[in-house]
Amino acid sequence: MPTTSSPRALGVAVPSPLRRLFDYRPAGTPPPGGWAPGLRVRVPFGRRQVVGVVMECRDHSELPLAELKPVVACLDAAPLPADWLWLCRFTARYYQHSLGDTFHQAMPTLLRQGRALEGRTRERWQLTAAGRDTPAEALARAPRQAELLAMLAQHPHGLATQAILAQSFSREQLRALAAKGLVASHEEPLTARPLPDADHLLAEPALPLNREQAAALATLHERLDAYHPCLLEGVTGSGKTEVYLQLIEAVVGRGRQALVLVPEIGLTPQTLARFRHRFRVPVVALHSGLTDHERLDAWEAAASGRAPIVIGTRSAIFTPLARPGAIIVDEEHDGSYKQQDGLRYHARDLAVARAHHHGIPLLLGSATPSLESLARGLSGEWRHLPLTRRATRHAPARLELVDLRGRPRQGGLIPPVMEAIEETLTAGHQVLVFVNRRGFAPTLACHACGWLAECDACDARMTLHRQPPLLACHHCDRRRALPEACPACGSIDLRPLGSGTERTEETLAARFPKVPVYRIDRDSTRRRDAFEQALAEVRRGDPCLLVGTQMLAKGHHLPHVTLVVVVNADAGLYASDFRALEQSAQLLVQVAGRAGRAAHPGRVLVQTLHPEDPQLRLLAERGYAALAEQLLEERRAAALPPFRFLALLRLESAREEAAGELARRAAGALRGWLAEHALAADCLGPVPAPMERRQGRYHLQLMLSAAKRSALHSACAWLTAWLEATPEARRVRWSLDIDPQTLS
DNA sequence: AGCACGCCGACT
DNA sequence: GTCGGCGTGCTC
Repeated sequence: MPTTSSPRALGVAVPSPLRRLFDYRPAGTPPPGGWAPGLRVRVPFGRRQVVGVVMECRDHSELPLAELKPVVACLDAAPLPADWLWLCRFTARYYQHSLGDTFHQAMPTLLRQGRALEGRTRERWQLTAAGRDTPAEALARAPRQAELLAMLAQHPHGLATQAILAQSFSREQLRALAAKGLVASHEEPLTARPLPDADHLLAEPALPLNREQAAALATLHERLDAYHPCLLEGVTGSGKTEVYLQLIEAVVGRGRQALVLVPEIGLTPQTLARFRHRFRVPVVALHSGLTDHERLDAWEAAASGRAPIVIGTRSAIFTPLARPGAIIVDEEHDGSYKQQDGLRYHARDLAVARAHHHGIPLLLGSATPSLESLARGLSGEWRHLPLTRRATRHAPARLELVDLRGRPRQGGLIPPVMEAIEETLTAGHQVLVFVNRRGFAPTLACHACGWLAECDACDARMTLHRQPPLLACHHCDRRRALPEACPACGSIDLRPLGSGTERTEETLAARFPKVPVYRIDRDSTRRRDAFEQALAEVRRGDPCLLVGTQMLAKGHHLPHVTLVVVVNADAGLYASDFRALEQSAQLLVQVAGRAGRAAHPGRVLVQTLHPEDPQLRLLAERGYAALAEQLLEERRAAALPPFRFLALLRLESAREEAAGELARRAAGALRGWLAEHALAADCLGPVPAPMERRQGRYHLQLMLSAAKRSALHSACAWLTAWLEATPEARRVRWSLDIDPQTLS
């Protein structure tokens, strides 16, 4: 592709699902370095203007040059960061997504709105002369303002607004001091301040490592300048984070940057505090609470190299880095790394690609590694670094299987389990009860005729809620008032079927009236800080009961919990999805990891209707690693990932026949093409999706599989091209999911 | 995806 | 008589 300094046509990636570039005529003031790939441009597109990215500078176009629309404006003085451009192109190609759309999603909001990246400034606050002469005691009626004044007095060069807000002062307090003439601010350019040298990086000393941690770190140190993928498999409490911290120390000490990915639920103030307290350098966190401005600042700080440490959830993988030094993915098995709509990328897999591209270490940590990562660890493709010892004295709690069959249940709990709860509370400890369903009960049933409350729009039961009382579908937004009588037979004998978090909470509150019961699920924690507040109460250590869903299972340190109860282990274990068992086992182990982290060993009671199930017993008796090894063998025999690669074409339409007809034609066309090109890839289906009707629409899918990624990629590329060229496909909504996490 | 154009039903 | 329902077509 010829790149001239004054090209006659620009190939631009525009934010649209169309998988091609659009050509424009260069116009307006060209940037200082001339037209080049990677520059953002504002261009007319249809009847509106959009922000696109120049990809090609050419002298020719498929269209007559005179018909090209001119660029409205170039928005950048220099191309966007090269590593970011590379990652977006890789992502678009790998996931068969439109490049323009990929750029759009990977960019901070302000950049996609066309905001300039250059010439940004930061507000710095200092005491005025009056402020220096004012003793903090003079502000006796405004204690926080007094503290803020005292803090600023400690920093003669001033503090940036962000640093002040990070100390949990508010803009109002700043404004109040400014109004009194005690402080003033000025704008300063964003330039890097020199980082402390390697000997003065740490604000607090590193913790001593045990033998396994030290061995893991030594392995990482062997190759800090090359692609070096390592799987750190460590049980809860074995000190994975300390290994991360010391790897970061080495990376930052060499003047490089570290990017840390954490699961959605893991980016808590405690996690951040652990990183911030350790280092004397800025730790930039990318979380959902940032304003658009803060997000752009963080992006720019990472891209310029001012931020040595960047921590964020899934989308943080798209943070540009000036001097990449290592990528760390914590809890690498976590499902939240996979985006489940639109551009369905997996941040962990992109981290692998990115570390490879940069030639830097990649550290994936988990107590329960995904089978994908485990297979690479066991085969020697990746270094496998086990941490088997808990930093605390006792061994991890064992899972005890409890037979549910033929026993009366109260709120889902059987008498012996209830007694164990009582004993634990009496001993002054805390109990965690894990229920995998929100609401009061999974559904409402008529005992006279067997009617079940079903959703009109989905092939699903409606969940019974009590606070407020209604029937809600968890797959769409439909809600219904509770019927007084059975809509089918008129009987008034309607009863809740099964137990959800609300019912278990109610039962436990009635049974243990003197002990507080905290319910933690999406319904109870909708208020921003309700979750953190409940956790703070729990950390004080008084006896209490915690009832919750997955939200509770992951990451939170609950040192006073010594009994964990899993109300029903079966729901996940017997789902049809081929990953169901892997994911349930990971969840059970995570839940069990909550028990007994303090001075007391923990117990984990797992209620099940299948206590003899060989795989459940394997997990309980020999642990995750043993089960995972067996599951890997099953996957190999069944030709499933990680031994084969999958892609899923999902089709949905309000009219069943439209989606079905298109799916059959697509399958036929694809099979023909595969045969013609002797390509070793299979096409299965079309089959109805596990829940065929959802939100009133019909869902079908085609499954593609291949032993080689290249074959799968070719098949997917051909299929998307076919769909884009087929007029009937425009009336059906379709999307391609590469490496699907679930088949639903 | 947006955003238009275009042709049929229930409202002022 | 119009406001607006969403089917169909296009975006350099």
